[in-house]
Amino acid sequence: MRKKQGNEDDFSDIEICQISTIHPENIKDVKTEMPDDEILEQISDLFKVFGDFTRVRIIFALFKSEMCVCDLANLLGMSSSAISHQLRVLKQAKIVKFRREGKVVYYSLDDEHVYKIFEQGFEHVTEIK
Amino acid sequence: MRKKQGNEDDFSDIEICQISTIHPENIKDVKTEMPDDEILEQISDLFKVFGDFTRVRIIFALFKSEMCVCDLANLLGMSSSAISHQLRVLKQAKIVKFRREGKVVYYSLDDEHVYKIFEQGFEHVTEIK
DNA sequence: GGTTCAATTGAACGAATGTTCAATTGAACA
DNA sequence: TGTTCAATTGAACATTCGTTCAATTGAACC
Repeated sequence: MRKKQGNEDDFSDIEICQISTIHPENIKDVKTEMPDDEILEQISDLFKVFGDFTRVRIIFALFKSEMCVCDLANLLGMSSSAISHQLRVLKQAKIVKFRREGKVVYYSLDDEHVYKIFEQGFEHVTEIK
Repeated sequence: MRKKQGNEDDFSDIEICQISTIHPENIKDVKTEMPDDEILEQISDLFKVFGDFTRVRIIFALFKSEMCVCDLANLLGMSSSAISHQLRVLKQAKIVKFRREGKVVYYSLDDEHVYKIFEQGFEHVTEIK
């Protein structure tokens, strides 16, 4: 849950602009068309999960095949503790699922949208502008 | 640019797993199929930009129409300074473009992928699982 | 029951991040 | 040139975040 900052929902002492708004009717229109804050917060939380180099590498690895913590640690050159912490973040966001086989835990992707999101992200950064 | 942490590229003193790897051949395969770290870093940097409540609200507002800093500040109930700082982040990431008209600066979206990415993000968080 | 070892967990630490506040820039207009 | 005001900028501050380290869990095997 996002923490409220300052006094949002109480515009009284925030200096925004000297005239109250420049295009009041447009603001009103846009406001009614925007998704609820709850949805917008869930979306930013989702992208926050994708906004880390280690987690992005884990996700790209899991696009190729399911992997255990130990193999991911070796692949990325990091401690299994660090990997495990990040897998917990991905698990909580419902991005990955896991299955246990003896002492080894295998992780794999658990969402159809992830691939499409990263496909567009990949195109954005590789496209020549 | 991402800052190197600890000694990556020097696995010698990192305890990863007791046996060097569990599935060495699979790791090798995945490694050769992964995009370069540079690309993966650019992708995580892109999603980092999307991983903030304020910036997500700005982007959704700009899906509806171009807006000036003052109107965005009013719409979101924040100071124009805070909005301006976030617009700079979006500008640097080539997500928004702007045009000046007298004293007023209008911002609008500047990337075809953004809509598709947010469309998938929206579906992910609104879908009943 | 004891050992092994992959995986998890919690505390601690340093780095990165978003907003506030105050000062400044820049365009329009008298 | 001086004023107005939307927008920008930089420093400061609190919060968030990712890794490390040490300790613990849990399944397999003797």
